[in-house]
Amino acid sequence: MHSYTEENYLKAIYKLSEHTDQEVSTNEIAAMMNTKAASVTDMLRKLSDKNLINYVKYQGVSLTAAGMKVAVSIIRKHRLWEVFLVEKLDFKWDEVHDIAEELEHIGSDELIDRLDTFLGKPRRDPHGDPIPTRDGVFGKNKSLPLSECKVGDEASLSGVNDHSSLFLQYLDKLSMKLGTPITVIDFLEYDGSMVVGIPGQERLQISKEVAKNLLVSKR
Amino acid sequence: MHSYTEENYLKAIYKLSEHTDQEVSTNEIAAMMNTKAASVTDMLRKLSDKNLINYVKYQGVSLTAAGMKVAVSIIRKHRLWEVFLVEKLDFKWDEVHDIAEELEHIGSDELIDRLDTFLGKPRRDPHGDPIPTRDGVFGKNKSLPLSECKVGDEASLSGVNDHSSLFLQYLDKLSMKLGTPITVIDFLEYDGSMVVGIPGQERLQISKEVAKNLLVSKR
DNA sequence: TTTAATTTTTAGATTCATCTAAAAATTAAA
DNA sequence: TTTAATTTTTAGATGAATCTAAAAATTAAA
Ligand SMILES: [Mn+2]
Ligand SMILES: [Mn+2]
Ligand SMILES: [Mn+2]
Ligand SMILES: [Mn+2]
Repeated sequence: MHSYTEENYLKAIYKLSEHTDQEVSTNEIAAMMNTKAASVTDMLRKLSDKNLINYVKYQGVSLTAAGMKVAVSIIRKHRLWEVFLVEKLDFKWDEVHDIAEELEHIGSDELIDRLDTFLGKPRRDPHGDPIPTRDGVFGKNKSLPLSECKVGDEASLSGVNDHSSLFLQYLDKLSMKLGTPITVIDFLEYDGSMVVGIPGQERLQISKEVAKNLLVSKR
Repeated sequence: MHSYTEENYLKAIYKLSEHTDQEVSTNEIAAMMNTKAASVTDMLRKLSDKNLINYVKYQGVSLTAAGMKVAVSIIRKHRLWEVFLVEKLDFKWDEVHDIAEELEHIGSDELIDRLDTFLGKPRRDPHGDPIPTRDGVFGKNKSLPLSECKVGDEASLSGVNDHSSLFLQYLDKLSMKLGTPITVIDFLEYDGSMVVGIPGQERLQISKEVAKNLLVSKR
């Protein structure tokens, strides 16, 4: 089996390569894992020996099929546990990530299958991220950052790019949650900020920074 | 915090001293943890330095108040997770121990409090073992081994001493589960075996070995 | 296209949990 | 109460996972 640590490295490499076709660099991994480049290099050799990553010295890494399978299974577990924590134990969406970081390493496949069934085979986690099936298939996600919407667009909140407590609590304060309808009322060329309307609220001023972290699906 | 390994040692020491007032020996711990006496000695020094155990070289160990608190909290978590697995995920009582061995090390207190509430604050786990409260208080357990019952006694199954899959599946085969009424019909002086009656079943022959592992409450 | 800055890897230590083999202490037997 | 058996501890190693500091390779700048 793979150690807790190996699993975390594979997950980090997955996340770093999720939206690019580029190889992942040692420093990127070190930054994401809060560790030193030298430690990363050590682990890369180990993961390479186990055929979980494609690694050429100085050229960065990518996941092999086997490594991808492990990473996706960790993400599946993480997100299913997050659903459990929110839906069954009434945690708030900003409280579950750290606990899921631990739970995602619990081993039994049978456990995850039963948890999946118990939760009604959810397809999204509390942050709108897709939950892969047992075979590693992700549902298609046709969402885009709010920052890419035009004036007049009607959309609804479908996910977030920033999973930090700080950001999620800020959204709570604005009464924005998954599914909230959003209308783009104005766009300020100067600083890239937006004015948006959401039901039962004054119109909101949203900074470019925030708009990039809000994922929406157009209606 | 305490490592996974430290927690397992504390739990082992707890279980070994649960029913005696004696100090626990190095060899006993080594046997329970499937490790070597030398490794145990190393860990005992470490736990002693952290004031989790009272340790005098060659004289055995006992838990300090702090060590007791940790051990009981691990046991609380283990048993609550077992209830979750059986009650919510429909695992059988012989399938949950190993998974709970992993889950018991998940850190968050908030998680356990909420799990406890979600499960309806159960006072017994699927094997009839008491679940301590958050403050470490165990419910009184007035059960005794079936082997100590006399002919004519009426009791009901309230727990087991052997938690192995093999034993629990054997009980399934006999249709014996927690709460099953048991009447002692006969006792064979020769080998200590018993003949008992349970509802809707032929009378059963129970070896002394088995009778010692069945805990009952008299009615 | 040299030189400089950055990134990545190696070298060498450290901490944790484990092991085997040997020494020391305790307990049981003669 | 000596001697023998058993238990426990120490000594010394090993394999993860981590670190710092220094060397090597790559990339960017002059
Ligand atoms: Mn998360
Ligand atoms: Mn999530
Ligand atoms: Mn158990
Ligand atoms: Mn149990």
